[in-house]
Parts: sequence; C-alpha cells; structure tokens
Amino acid sequence: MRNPVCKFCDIKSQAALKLNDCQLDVLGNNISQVQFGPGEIIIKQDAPNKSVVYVKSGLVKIHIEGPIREKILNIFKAPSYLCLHSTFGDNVNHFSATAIEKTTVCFIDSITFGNFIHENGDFAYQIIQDMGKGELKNFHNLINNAQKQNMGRVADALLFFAKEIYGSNSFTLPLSRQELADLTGITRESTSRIFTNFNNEKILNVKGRKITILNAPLLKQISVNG
Amino acid sequence: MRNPVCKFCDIKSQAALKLNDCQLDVLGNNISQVQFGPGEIIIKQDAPNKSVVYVKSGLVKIHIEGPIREKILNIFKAPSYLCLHSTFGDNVNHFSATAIEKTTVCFIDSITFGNFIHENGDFAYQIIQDMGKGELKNFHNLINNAQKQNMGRVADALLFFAKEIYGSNSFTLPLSRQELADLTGITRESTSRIFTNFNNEKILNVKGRKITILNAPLLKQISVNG
DNA sequence: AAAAAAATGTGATATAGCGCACAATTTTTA
DNA sequence: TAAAAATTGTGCGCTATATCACATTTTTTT
Repeated sequence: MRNPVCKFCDIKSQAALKLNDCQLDVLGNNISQVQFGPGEIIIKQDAPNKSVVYVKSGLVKIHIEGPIREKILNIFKAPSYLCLHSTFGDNVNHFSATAIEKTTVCFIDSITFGNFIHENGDFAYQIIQDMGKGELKNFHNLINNAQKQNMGRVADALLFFAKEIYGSNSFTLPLSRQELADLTGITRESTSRIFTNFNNEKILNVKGRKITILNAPLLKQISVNG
Repeated sequence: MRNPVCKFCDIKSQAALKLNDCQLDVLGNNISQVQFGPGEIIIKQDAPNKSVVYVKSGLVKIHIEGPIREKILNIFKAPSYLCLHSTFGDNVNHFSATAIEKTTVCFIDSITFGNFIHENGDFAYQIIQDMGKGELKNFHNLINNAQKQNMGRVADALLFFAKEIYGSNSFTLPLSRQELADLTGITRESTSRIFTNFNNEKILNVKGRKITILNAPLLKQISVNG
C-alpha cells in the first residue's frame, strides 16, 4: 500500500481539484493506489464497502449476478468515481467492478471522503454533479435495453465503444462475445450471429475482437430504429 | 404561486432539516408549491430545467419516450426529490414526471438549491445520500427488466406496490394495464393475460384495478425465479 | 510443440411473447 | 341517460430469439 502524494497527482478528479492543500494532504494519508489487470476484480458485490473508488486510468465493467447469468450494467472509463451510490446509499456493494483493461484505482477512505463533503461545499457540489451525470447515463442504458431488439442493442454497444470509449471507428473490443451478450442482455449465440451478419453486410469488419465500423450511418440507424 | 413558509413545513426532506432558520427563509422565498391530479404532467422531457422538484405528498411516475412507446422508469412515493440528476447532470430534463395520484410538489429554484449545497455541508451530504439511494433503486429496476420473463416482471411490480408503496396486500393499482406494461417492459395484452392467469390460480384477486394478493409467497417465488 | 481448455461460430428446433383483430367492458362526454 | 370514447380481455398466427448440440478456432497450459 503506497501513499501517493495526491497533492502532485495530475489526474485529479474535478472534485479533488476543489480541495485545498491541507485537504489534499489528508487525502494522501487516507488513500491507496492499486493496479489491476484485465479480469481482476476491483470490488465485489455484497462485500462491505469502506472506500470510495476513483478510477484513475483504465476501463472497468460494473456487473451484478442476475437470476440467470451475469448482467453488465455499465462500462466506466477513467477518470471516474465508482462507488458513490454504494457508499452513501448503503454500506454494502450492490455490484461488482472488474477491470477490463489495465486499470489504476485509488481507494479513498469513506469517512475522509464524507468529511470533505461536509467541509467543502465546492467539493460536494462537484460530487453531486458527477452523480447526476452517472445516473443520466444509467437511464440511457435502461432505455436501450428495454425497447430494442438484438441488432439494435449490439449496434448501440458498438457505437458506445467507438464514440465514448475509444473515439475511433476501429478498436479492439475489451469484452468477450459472452460479455458483450451480458452487456446487451442477449445470448452469446445471438451476438455471434449478429457479428457475422454485420460483417457480411459490410457494416463492420470483424476479426476476432478487432472491430472496424465501415458503415457508421447504417449502424446508427439500426441502433436508433431498434 | 403561493409562498409557503418552509420554516413551518412539517414534511421537510431529510436535507431541508439540516438548513438553518435563515436558509429556510431563503428557501421559502424561492419555492413554489403546486398541486397535481392524476395524469397531470409535473415535468416534461427535453424542457429546460430550472428547478429541483420535491414531492411533498402523493405518487409520481418517471417516464421517457422510447423508440416504440413510452417507458416508465420508476415510481416515486413522497417524500422524495425528483430532478437532482437532471439539475446537476445537465440542464434539460431527461425524463417526464407525471402524477399518478393527487400529488403536492415544491419547485425549488436550482440556484438557491445549489447555494445550499455550497454553504451547508450537512445539507449536501444528505442530498448525496438521497441520490445514492435513488441510484441503487434504479439498479434493482434494471436487473428486474433485464433477465426475467413476463410473469416474473409483473409479479415484481405487484410486490413493489404492495410492499414499497401501499404497505398492504390489498390496493388499487394507480396504473392502467398499458402503464403497467410500460413499467414492466411488456405488452398490454401480455399484462392482461398474466392477470387472468394469476386470478385463476388464486394468486391474486383482480377486480379491475383493485388488486388483492392472495398468495404472496408464490408471487414472491414467481418474481425471484423469473 | 503438443495437449488441454476456453471461446466462438453455426445449424436445427422450440417457444415466449408480440402484433393483430375484434369483442366486451368501463369510463367519459354530451 | 344515451352515445361516444377509451380501456381491457382473448383467440390466433408469426417471428425473433433462446436453447441445444456440436464443429471449429483460439488461447492457455505443460
């Protein structure tokens, strides 16, 4: 457990930028930075929650055990807080978080974090903004899963990675077919078939996990029209 | 637009209880209380958002226009804040809110509300807790909609009204069949059929919107097993 | 490099639930 | 109170997608 000097950290969250030097010192004494590789579990569902988790770099999937199989709720790109709702809504994690790329995480003591909220209105305001944005993102997800059919869901997920995560029409999918199925709420087999289909229709170029979006407008249309 | 004296309001939110007398006076001058009947729209999707909405009494549905039909995201019982995410995540409403019973709402000026967060750490902390709890509730919803089949979804919705909203196994459903379908993400026809089925199996007694749960354990089991 | 394990693709089949059509009932309007 | 409108119930066929089974490919282990 190293003690990174938060004061000199150059990947501070918007909220942490509002902390004064003294508070940053306190933060540095109540934080531990950890590296995770793909597939490594960062936080575990149902485990007691004593930390706020700040994803400093990397990519993380949020998932829970559904009645049948795992459900991936969300993909978070750094920089981003993870457990704000759990920390302040309940003190047990309601989901697991697993790294899907090399990821650096800061575990911040909940009490310390709570103190900052009480002491520093600007900090609190920023956290509230973050939580607001996060919840809006969840809404989009819910809609996407609710009323689209399988092709639309896959299209949506691919556009999400292209636009939100990698900022490019060519990328390596950080998920297996099964995981993509868990994210979109369909079966692995359907995912496969849709990939084959998109590849044949020259909408995508698929080589394993290497994806290139060839016809973005059409993919967008498929995503929107369900 | 009346000017209710917040100081003497006896249905204060947990957060408002943290405000001092002076702040309560400010609140009173920047708030307007409005009554809504069932079906009346409280806030509208895509409209600019200038207020935080506090539901003082009543019952509200949160809904958005999906690609095909309306999707009901959530049912909120008073006391509860509504637009925290919209206010602090974006300044346009990402959803509509409609009263489904007689409902009293306080519209609080966003700037005033934001000032309280900056000034009063206890207030901010309480709001963050509220947002956390709200988001956890959303998670439950997402799971419910993701991996259950129709009977399980309807069972889940009915148990939600019985336990969370009315605290009784006998209640009048505040939604039409279509709305219940929009909440559970299935069709109106399927909802009808499931009601008939549950009624025949003596799991429910259904008379229009008047519902009595006769076999709660079985309903629970159906809800859990999908 | 060979063997074992895991992930992926694909055909065949089964089915849950949607969409349509229309009848019956309830609610609203005039 | 009658007429119109909205809501609800139900039978039936259709389709999207799950499920199963197995071949193929890729990755990991030894």
